[in-house]
Amino acid sequence: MTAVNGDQVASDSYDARALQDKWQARWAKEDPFTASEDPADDRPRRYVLDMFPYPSGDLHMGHAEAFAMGDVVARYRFQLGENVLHPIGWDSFGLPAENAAIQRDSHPAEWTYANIETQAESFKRYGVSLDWSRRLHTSDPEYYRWNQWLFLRFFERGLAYRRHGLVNWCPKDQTVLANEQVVQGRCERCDTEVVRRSLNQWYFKITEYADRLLDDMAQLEGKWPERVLLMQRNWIGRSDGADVEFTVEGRGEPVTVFTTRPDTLYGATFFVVAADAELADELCAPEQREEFEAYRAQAAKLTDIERQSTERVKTGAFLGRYAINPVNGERIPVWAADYVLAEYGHGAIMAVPAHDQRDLDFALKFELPVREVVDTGEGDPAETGIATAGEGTLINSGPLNGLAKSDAIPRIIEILEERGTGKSAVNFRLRDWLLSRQRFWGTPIPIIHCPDCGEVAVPDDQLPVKLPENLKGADLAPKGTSPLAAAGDWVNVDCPKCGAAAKRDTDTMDTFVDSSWYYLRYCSPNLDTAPFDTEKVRAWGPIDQYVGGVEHAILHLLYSRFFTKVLHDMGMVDFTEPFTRLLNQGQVINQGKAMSKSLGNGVDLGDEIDKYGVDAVRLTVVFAGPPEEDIDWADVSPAASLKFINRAFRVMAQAGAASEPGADPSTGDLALRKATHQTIDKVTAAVEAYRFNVAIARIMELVTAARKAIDSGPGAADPAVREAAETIAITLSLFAPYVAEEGWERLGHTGSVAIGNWRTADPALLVQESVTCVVQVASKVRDKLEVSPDISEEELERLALASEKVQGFIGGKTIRKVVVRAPKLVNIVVG
RNA sequence: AGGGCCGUAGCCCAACAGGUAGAGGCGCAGAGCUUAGGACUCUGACAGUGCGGGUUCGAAUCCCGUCGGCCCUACCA
Repeated sequence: MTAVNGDQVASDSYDARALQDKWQARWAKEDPFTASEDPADDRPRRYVLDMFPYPSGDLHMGHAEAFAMGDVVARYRFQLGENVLHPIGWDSFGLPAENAAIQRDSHPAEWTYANIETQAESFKRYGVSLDWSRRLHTSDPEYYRWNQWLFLRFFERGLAYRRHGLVNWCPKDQTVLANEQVVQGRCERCDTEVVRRSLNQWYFKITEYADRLLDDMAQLEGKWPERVLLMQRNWIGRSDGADVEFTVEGRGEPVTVFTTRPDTLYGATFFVVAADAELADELCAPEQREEFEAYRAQAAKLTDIERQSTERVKTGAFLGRYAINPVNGERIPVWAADYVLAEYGHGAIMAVPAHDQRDLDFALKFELPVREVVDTGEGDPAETGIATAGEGTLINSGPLNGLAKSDAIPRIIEILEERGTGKSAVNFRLRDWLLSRQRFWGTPIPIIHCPDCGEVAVPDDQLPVKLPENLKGADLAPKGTSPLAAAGDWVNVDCPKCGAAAKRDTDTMDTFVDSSWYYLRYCSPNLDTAPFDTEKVRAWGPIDQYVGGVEHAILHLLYSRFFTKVLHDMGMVDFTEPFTRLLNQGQVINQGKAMSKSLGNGVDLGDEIDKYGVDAVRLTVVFAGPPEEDIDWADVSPAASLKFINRAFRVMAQAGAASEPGADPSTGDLALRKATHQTIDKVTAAVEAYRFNVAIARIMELVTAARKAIDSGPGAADPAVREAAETIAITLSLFAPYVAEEGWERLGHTGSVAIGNWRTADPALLVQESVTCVVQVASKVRDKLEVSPDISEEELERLALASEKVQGFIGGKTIRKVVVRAPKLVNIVVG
C-alpha cells in the first residue's frame, strides 16, 4: 500500500507526501507554535517539554514515539488556546561525537552539527509543534559558558569539590564514571567491566540534598510514574539508625559505626573494618601486618562484579586488635573484610551475627561467637545458619530485656545519648556525583591549578573557557588522561590570583551537567548575562509536562532535581521541583526484542514514513497502547492507521464539498449530533487522562458514525455531518496533524486547525433518554429494562420485580434482599 | 536475596469509583461493489479475565497464596 496513489476521485484522495510538503511550508511561514512573550498576552502559560535528543545520526523509532506523545500534550494545550512553550534543542556534547572524530580524523563538532541539522529537518517533517526560535545546543560556547558559571557558583558554596577517592573507571572509554553510570558493575554505555581506580576528581555534593530529594517527592506523588519515584527512593536509600562509638584498644579516638539495629548492640561479637579503608591500615597490629597486607592486596584485585557476588564466601583478616562494646564493656576482635564498604557509613561495622546474615556467614567461616539478643521464635542462627532479622523480644541485653524490637531501638538510643557514646543517625546510599571526565568533547572545568594558590576559579569575565580548536582526530584518542592536557598553549596560563605560571584543569564535565538545567535556558535562550532570565523562568516554570524515556529515571531526573534545589537556594528559581508532571513513554521494540543491528530487527523511521506517511506513523505509535507501554512493531499496523486516516479524510472532504462553514448544527441529524458531542466529551477526558490510544478509538467511532450518516442517513450536506467532520479535524489534529489541516481546509476554513479550536460538548446532547438496566436474580442477568436515566430506586425496584422473566427465576423462593443501583442495575437476592 | 509492575478473544488493547466482560484496531469468515484483484462499504464468529482460595448481593477490578513475564536495587550495616 502506498499513501501516494489510488484510483479514487482526486478530491477524495489523501496524498501524504504532498500534504506534508504543503503544510510544512505553511507552518514554517506562519509560525503557529512560537510561544508569546508579550506581557499583554494573558492566555494561561503552559510549558511542555520533551527530553532533548542526543544527535547520533537521524531520528529513530524511539524519538518517533516520545515526540508523538509529547506533541499530543502540547497540541492539546494549543487547541485549548493556551500560550504554550514547546521548545527543542540538542544534548550535543558526549562520547560518540568524539569517537566519530577519531575515526574520521576530524573535529567532533563536524559530526555533531551535521547530525543536528539532519534531525532538525526530520523534526520538521514529523510535524512536531515546536518553537524553533529557542533552539539550543549544549556544545555551543554560548551554552556551556553557563555550565562553567554554574560550576563556579557551586564551587563557591562548597557544593563542587575535588578529592582523592576510589572511582569507577571504564577501561574502554578511558574515563571515570559516576555511580549512576555503572550498571551491574559494567559501564552503562559500552558494557565493559568497570575497575576501581584511585584518582583526584571533581564531585558535586548531591548528598547534602539527599533529604530534600527524598522529601520533596511528596510534591510529585500521583504526577510522576510511581515506579520512577520508587527507583529514586531506592537510589537515595535512606536508612535510619544510630551512630555508636566503640573504643579500640590502643587508639585515643573512638571509632564510630553506623547501624540500623542498635537494639542488637548486646549481640555484637566482633567488629569489622572495610579492608580498603585507611582505618584498617591504621588499626592493624604489627604482628598481623603481613597477613593483613596480603589480604588487602588480594581483595584489591577483585573486580566489582566478583566482589559483589552474593554467592562468594566471606573473606577477611584479623587485625590483632580489640574494640570495647560501649554498653557492656565486652572486648570484641577487630577484623578487616571486603564485605564492609569503605564509602558507606563510617567504613566500619559492629557485627551481630545472630541477626544479620552477612555477619553470620562471616562468623561461621571464622568461628566467631554467635549470640542471640532478639528472640524471634525461630531456630538458633548458630545452628540453622539463618540469621533472624525480624521482630521479636530482646534477651541477653541488660536493660533492654523484655522490650520489643521497635521499643528497644529508641530506648538504646536514649541510653547511648545519656552516656555520650552514640546518637540517632541517618545514612544514605546516595554518593556524591562524580563529574570529571577525561575526555575532550565536553565542558572544560573552569579551574586553574596554581602551585601557590591551589584551585583558583576562572574569573566570571573570562568565561567561557572554550575548548581548544586545534585538536582533532588522533589527538582525541583516549589515553587515560584528558586529551586537553596535550594542548600546551591552552593548558599553560597565569594564575588569576597571583600571576604565577599555572595550569588549567584538563578534565571536562559529565554531560549530565548540561542537561541538568537546559529546561531553564529555553526561557531565555540567547541571554548573555546569566544562564537564564529569572523573571522569564518565573513566568514559564516549572515545566508542566515533561516527556521522556524511563532510562533516565535516576540519572538525569535526579540531577535535574538537585540542580533545581541548589538554584532555588541561590534565589534564582522560586520552585523546588523542575518537572510538575512526568510521562515515561515505552520503548519501540520488534518481535519481542529491542531493535539492534546484530538481531537485524531494526525498523527505520524514515522508511516507515516514506511508506505510510507521517500521520500514519504517528497515529500508529500513539494508538498502539497506553503511552508508557512498549510497542512491538510486529503487533501494530501502520497500514491500518493509513486506512483510517483515509476514511477520516474522505468524511471531511465530502462534508466540505457538500456544505459551507457556519451552518447551524442544531437543524442537523440528532443521532449524529449526539455521537459528535459524546466524542468531544470522551476524547477530552481520555486526553486529560493520558489515555491517548482510547482517544483515538473514540475518533474512529465518530468517523464510522459520520460515514453511515453520509451513506445511509441524512447525507453529506446535513449540518450534523459538517459538525462531525469538523470535530474529526479538530480532535485528529493532536495525532495526525497533516490530514487534520488538510481536512479543515477542505471544510472551508482558512486558518490552521491546530490553534484554539477545541470544542466543549453540549451537555444537552450528552443526556440519554433511556438507559439499559440489568436485572439480576442471584447475580445472574435475567432481564434488561429500558428506563429513564433519572428513575427513582423505588420505581426501578418495582419495575424489576414486575418483570415476568424475573418472576420466573424467582419462582417460589424468598426474596432476601434487593440491591438497587439506579439506573443501571437491580440484583434480587433469593434465599 | 529484597522490592515493584503486569497476565482479558488467534494478536494488540478497552472496561469511570467493584455493577451486562468488549470500545477501537489487526487477523479470520462472508456479503455488496468490481471483468478480476486491490481499494471501498457492510455483516459475522471467537474469551469469561494465568491458576487456587477469600471478602462481597455482586470481583478483570479489593485481599492472600501460586505460576509466568518484565523492571529496579543488590554484601549499603
